[in-house]
Amino acid sequence: MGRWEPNARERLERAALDLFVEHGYDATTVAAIAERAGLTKSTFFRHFADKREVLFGAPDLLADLLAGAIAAAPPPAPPAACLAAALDAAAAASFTAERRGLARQRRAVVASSSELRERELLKLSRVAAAMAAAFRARGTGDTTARLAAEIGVLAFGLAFESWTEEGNARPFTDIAHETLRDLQASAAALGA
Amino acid sequence: MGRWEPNARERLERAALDLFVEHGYDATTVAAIAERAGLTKSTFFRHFADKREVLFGAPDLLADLLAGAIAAAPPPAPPAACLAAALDAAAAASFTAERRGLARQRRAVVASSSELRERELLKLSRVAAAMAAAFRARGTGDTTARLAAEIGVLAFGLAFESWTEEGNARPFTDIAHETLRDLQASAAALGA
Amino acid sequence: MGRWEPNARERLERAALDLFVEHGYDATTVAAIAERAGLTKSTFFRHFADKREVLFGAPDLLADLLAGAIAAAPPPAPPAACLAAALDAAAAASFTAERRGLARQRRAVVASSSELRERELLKLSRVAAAMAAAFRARGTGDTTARLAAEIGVLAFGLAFESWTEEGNARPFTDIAHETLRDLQASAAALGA
Amino acid sequence: MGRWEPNARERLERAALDLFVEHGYDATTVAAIAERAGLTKSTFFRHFADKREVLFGAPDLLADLLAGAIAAAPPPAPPAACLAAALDAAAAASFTAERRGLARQRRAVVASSSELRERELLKLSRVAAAMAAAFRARGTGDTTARLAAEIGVLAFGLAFESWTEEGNARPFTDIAHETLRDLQASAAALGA
DNA sequence: ACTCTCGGGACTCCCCGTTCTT
DNA sequence: AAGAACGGGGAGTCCCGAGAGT
Repeated sequence: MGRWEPNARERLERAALDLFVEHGYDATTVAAIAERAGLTKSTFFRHFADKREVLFGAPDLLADLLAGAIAAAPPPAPPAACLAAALDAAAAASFTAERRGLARQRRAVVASSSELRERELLKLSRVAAAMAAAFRARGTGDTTARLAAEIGVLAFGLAFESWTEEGNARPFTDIAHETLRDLQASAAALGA
Repeated sequence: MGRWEPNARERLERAALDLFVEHGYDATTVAAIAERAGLTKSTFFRHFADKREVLFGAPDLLADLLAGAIAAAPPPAPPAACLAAALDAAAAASFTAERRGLARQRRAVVASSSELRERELLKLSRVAAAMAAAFRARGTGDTTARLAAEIGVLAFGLAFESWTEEGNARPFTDIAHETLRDLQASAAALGA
Repeated sequence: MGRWEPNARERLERAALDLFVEHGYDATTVAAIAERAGLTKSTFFRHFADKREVLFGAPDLLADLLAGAIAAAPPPAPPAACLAAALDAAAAASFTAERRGLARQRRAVVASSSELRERELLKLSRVAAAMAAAFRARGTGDTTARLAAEIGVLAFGLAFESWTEEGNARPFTDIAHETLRDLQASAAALGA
Repeated sequence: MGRWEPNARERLERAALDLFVEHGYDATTVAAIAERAGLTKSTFFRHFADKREVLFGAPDLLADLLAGAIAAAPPPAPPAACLAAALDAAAAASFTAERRGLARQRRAVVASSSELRERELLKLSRVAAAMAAAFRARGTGDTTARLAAEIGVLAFGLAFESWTEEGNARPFTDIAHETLRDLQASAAALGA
């Protein structure tokens, strides 16, 4: 293809994460990210709609993955079983042991800035919407679909939190299943 | 006090909402809002941390209200009952019939811009955190506390949605209670 | 000719005018024009030096037309007669009844943006320069040549204005001749 | 008033003209102008709407000056006499001998770029509009008013051209009056 | 002829400061 | 508490150009 190094997008993602970890999110300018990647500001914005987006490539894939697993679950499976299957699918694709280090870095950066927290919540709300739609497509009632999606996102969030905890070595699947069981038990007992 | 009109904050909020409705959020500059309110840009930023914040005075109050009601519920009340009390408190304070018009406008504006959706989600996540903390203070287990808080926010969101639906005249309390009952039933049946 | 639709240039011109009328000149991006024409931004810039140029194909032809008519006028004709002949030539070639609608749209767009006004004035100044050169080639003195050219452009501008006026149905030639006569009379009486 | 050097605007104008002369208009970036003036790009754009505008402070004043002189001419004065008075006013205010050097530089820069020519023509068209309005306010008929304004601008342009010609030492007033007389003579003889 | 990707500058706007004043 | 006037600086959008490929 041409006179440029390939993989501009990945280079930008790496450069950004590195700089955010080194100097903090706010203190890092887009120009600096681009420069470290050997590119220019314009190119950055051709690949990412805004500065935050460089950290959020994954959630879009995640939504497809989770929704796909829900759709693929055998018809009689109750919502909880669908969620378990969805979390397994996510674990297999994205939360492998090698990625734990990067995920930890990313999590720390996101936690450091409320601007980034906002974007994360938006992405998660889209994940929830995708899951709810997948549930509705199975014939689940609207309220149950939205609740199940919300619980799925919560389970995912809690599991991700402890998976990226310093010192934790358990695989994502284990943590996620346990979290989901706990949530289901709590859900059943809300009225008591 | 002196030579200025009082209520700068409220005037700015009104001016902003009006302009957002008229020309859209993106097309409205802070300078234009300040001008319509008879103030300057500097003054705008003395009252609101950023352009979006002018639409989000309410959620901060809401968090206190909901958390307070959960704390005030009689000790043996189960989470679901606490949530019902919290939603009643919110209804009485903020979701009266006169405010429905404004709420509708505000909702439409927020829905029109993902920048604003983000901020809304951040506010709601703080509401959820405050509610979870209130539950934990009552001795509720951590997982249950977070789940209950999440369900409370979901109930609130769904109820707000239908309360601001064009043509709906039911009071907020009624809608909220019904929504909450539905969610509780769904929650109990997730595994089946 | 290959795998592309022909007439890229005309398609771009139409798409541009349509979009400018619909959303305004500023709010229309080159990418949007190209997309509507089924082409890409690069292609747009191969056909037009800049975004404004897409509206200004005509004036270049106009300059040749007017200058040609001046050159072709019989030797003893005074400047005013040359101008009349020039305006007739223009009328026959470009200001026919079917084009009035497009001309009206185009005029409205140009009037809406000072960026476009600028470009129009530049084009007209080139028309004036071409006319002045044609006059000088006939032996007209420099000052008279420039003045006559300027008056020709003014006559053209005033006539175009009223030709594109809503509701006006007179043919361009009539309007132009009358305008020219008025200007000549005014010119003769400036000192009185 | 604060911690900054005063006269930001003038410093920017000088820096811009210097750099345009040294390196050319296109090769000079706004950042470079600002830097030479000891300011930033943002500040440049607070003072001038765009990069070109830094060269065009004068024409706005010129319009007021010329229109004012036309308005102030004694009622029975014919258009030609008004124009003469207007050119005298302009000469006294803006075209003094000390300014000839700067004017020459500015003219060379403007002539070097068609982007700048465009802006100049726009400014002149506003000058013409202001003069035409002043004529109409005296009761001059519309066609005569517009023609007289156009001739005024033409006289001004031709006079400015020769005033800034290398080696010319005649004062602006002399040149302008002579130019105006020539134009008037040509105008009277257009039909012959 | 048309596409893709990147470079790079112009320009807008947000947000944050300062100083002095009322 | 508010205003006026000035400035800094980064994010983000768009225009436009260049090189290489189809």
